[in-house]
Amino acid sequence: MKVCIKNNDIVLENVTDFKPTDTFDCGQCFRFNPDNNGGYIGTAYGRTVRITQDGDTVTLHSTTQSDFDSVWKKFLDLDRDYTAIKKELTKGSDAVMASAIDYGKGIRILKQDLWETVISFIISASNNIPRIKKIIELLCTNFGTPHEYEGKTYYSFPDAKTIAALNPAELDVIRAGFRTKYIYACAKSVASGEFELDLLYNMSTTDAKRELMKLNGIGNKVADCILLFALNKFDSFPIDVWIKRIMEYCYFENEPQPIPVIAEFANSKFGNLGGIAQQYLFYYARSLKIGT
DNA sequence: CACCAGGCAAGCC
DNA sequence: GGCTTGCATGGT
Repeated sequence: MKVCIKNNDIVLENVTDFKPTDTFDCGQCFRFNPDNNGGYIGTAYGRTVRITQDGDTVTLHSTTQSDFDSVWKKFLDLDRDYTAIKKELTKGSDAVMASAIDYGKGIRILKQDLWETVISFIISASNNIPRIKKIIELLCTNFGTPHEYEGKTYYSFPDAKTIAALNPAELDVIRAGFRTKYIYACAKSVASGEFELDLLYNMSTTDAKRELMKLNGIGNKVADCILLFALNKFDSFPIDVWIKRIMEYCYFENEPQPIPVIAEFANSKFGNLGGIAQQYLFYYARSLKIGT
């Protein structure tokens, strides 16, 4: 991959294994959306960027070398060799995985902000993706910090102190239902320093998961999503209704299985690439509407 | 009307 | 320990 600066854009040449649609619409993030010109635009780490693609050239519009180096390069996981990962996942002639990878060949696992990911996946519990996105946008437009980008106003994801300082009833505007109390308690805990999110970066997957699950509203599945999408612990394999269905459909002759059985099967089959395998499968399962 | 959505916590036994 | 139930809201 070659990085060039052209006017206010960062242009990446010879980019492989990346398509904005696959990466931003595969269900891992909630704040990137298609613009009206075939690109995607979204906000992360308090900054907004518009991303377009032409063949193997990817352009990050109206940004800086500094933001690319400090934010977007890591966020987009551009240093990782996904060609090698795909090869590893399909060895042993797994036809299902081959189809899933072919369908979602442009997926990269983003490295998202930890605090934002914690709250986003607390919101995700027993919810659907359009409404998760709606609730998160309400959270940001109501309590985030505005900035201008290409002539429009965008909002950062509000930090823990901002949410903790609210009167609890003020959070009702986001319409998160029973999840609101978890969001508020989590913000209080993080803002006070009682729960130190930064410590998770230096923990093993198991330890980080145990810590995360001390927070109300974070159970097994939500913890796995946070481990995968913010900490990039690729040995975690989140199992939601879609993954459960496609795993049963593809590997268990469509017979219902307990989640621990699926988890152990995935661990033995995909090992420390489970999280990436999971995301290919999730995106593929939703495209097929398996079980619905 | 019922049922579901990238589940979880609390209450049972 | 494992199993069941209530939970807010919005869409079909």
